[in-house]
Amino acid sequence: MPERKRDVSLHDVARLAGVGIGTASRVISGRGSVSEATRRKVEEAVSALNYRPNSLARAMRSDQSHIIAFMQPDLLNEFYDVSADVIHRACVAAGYQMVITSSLTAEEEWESFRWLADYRIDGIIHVPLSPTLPLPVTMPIVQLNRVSAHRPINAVLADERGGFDELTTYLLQQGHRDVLVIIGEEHHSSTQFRLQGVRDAVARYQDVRLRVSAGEFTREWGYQAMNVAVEELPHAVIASSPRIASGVIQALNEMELRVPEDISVVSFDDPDWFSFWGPGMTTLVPPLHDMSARAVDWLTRLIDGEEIASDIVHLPCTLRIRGSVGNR
Amino acid sequence: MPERKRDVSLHDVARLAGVGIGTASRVISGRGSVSEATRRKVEEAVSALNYRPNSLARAMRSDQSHIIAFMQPDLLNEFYDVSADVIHRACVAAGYQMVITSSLTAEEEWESFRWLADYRIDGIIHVPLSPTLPLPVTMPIVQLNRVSAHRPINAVLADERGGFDELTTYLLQQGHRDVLVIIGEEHHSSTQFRLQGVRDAVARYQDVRLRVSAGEFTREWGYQAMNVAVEELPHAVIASSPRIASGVIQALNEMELRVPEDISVVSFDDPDWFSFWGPGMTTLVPPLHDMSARAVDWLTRLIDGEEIASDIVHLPCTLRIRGSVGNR
DNA sequence: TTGTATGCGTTATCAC
DNA sequence: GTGATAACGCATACAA
Repeated sequence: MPERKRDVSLHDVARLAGVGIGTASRVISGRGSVSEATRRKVEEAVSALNYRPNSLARAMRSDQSHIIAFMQPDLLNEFYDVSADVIHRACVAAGYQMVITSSLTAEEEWESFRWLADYRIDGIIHVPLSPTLPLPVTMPIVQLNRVSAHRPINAVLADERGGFDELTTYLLQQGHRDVLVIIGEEHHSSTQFRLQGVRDAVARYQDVRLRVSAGEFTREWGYQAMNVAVEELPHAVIASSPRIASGVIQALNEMELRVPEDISVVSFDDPDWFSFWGPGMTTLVPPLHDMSARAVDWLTRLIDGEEIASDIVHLPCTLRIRGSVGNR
Repeated sequence: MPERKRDVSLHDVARLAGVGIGTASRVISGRGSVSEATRRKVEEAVSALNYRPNSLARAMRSDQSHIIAFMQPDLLNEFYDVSADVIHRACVAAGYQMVITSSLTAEEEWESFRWLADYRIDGIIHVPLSPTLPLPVTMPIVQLNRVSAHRPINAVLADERGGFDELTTYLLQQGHRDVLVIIGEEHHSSTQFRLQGVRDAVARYQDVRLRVSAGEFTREWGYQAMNVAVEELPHAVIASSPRIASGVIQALNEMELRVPEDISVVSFDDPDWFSFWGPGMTTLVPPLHDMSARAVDWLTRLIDGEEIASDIVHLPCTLRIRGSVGNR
């Protein structure tokens, strides 16, 4: 075992400055009062020794890590990139460091909670993977984009139900009466909301044929679902995620079906390529910026000890109309 | 100030189990030997009290955090998503937790190093933002995808020079003699490599016109550069990143120029949409998986104290041919 | 094998 | 204002 190289500690600083360790601590942490003369002496010692406080010791003593974790299920999903970016900026602005963690499975998700707690992380912004996972009560948590079954809970969501209602209504207004909606895992809270929104809209019209294909939020599933639906070509298809949309497009390409002449397509979220793919993708855009900013604000208040009632907040989506929907 | 709620500590476990604190520690950390009987007693106490070791105290004592940080410059850039994912999986497999951090500016990058060091993170996989930033010597670092000027250094890079040579050669073989290459920030090490590769290829042919537009790795820049180049339409354009490519495509769309009939386009990296955009994007694909896996392997060895000579490793890219290049 | 005591680097409490 | 001193929770050397 390699001998531990002792750090430069407060002890060393105090000794070089010729003061007590308590005084040195007061200068560095900024709490308590010290005379201007000693303050300068200590500060000189600090820079002479290149001293840096040990955050582990600090966090242990003060029970504050000044770290917020963004816990997300899938690093490969660009959907969360903008959330991560916004959260990061907001955290920095609020004086926190931000780290991202990921969990591929429910077990890993649980494991993540454990180790974040073990490191006394100040709080977590959490995109739940498993809807039924019990949540640790020892630290502040705000859920983002999806909400688990656990109650009480704090969560910031997009109003997907309202949004999908609007999106579907738009389709119906353009005269489409045979619509296929392709969704992902049914146990996700958001899947339920989206489907409900579609149904809300359909219920207001007569003679609408609605087909629902539930599977995964993957390109493969979009491709597959589109392929089986093609026998009776729907007027319009609602791809409930960009990945699903890409599968749909791939299928349509192969069958040489044209958008929007032969079939209309709409989606959810707004990756770059939606704007320059073919006719442009008409899509429902969740307010990722607002959601993320709000989550951080909420979480930092919680950390500061504010008494806030648990709540689930829904923020409105925006319908972005481009060229992928035709008229009938 | 809220009174601190004391954690369940080793002390409590030892007391309940009726053993010394040292013994309890030995059971939990797994080091040293204990009799089967006491081991069970301690383990019972652990689960009875729901005890969890405090990682801060542990890390402080043992100088090991079991955490690896992936430090990247831009959370919005999907390029790093797959690296993050691979690194994450590799870290978990190697018994580490992985966190992602980001720094928007050189100052923040420096700041990140500081606080990661202050928390005694075990090691860092680092995508440098500022090429000239001095690196901390107190912890193991392996750079990924880009390399800073600091020496000695450990870095895993794509062989972008060789790759762009191959990519350009392909273009030339198809008969293109007027090529425009659009690149990003010139001070990035990778920009230099890519440009060099293009020049290597061009040097082997006669009568090639080569235009270079250096700007940013953004969609806007791709759009802009394409717009100015259009006055003398090049045979082929090399967009050195997907974002630049998307700008190029946007410009081409607006001018109603067709790929590959009117102009050929190639790029670097391989986001999903490259495969289903128009004719499909012919592109040079860096070995992100191998690079990331290699970086983790390297870093964990470093952490384990293996004496490895500093080195810069270049891994070969793959040319993925689709439909965006025509014949002349 | 087991228990005690010491130290890791802080912050907080308390006399002075 | 200042300087000892006691925690924080754990690991380890050492004595038993």
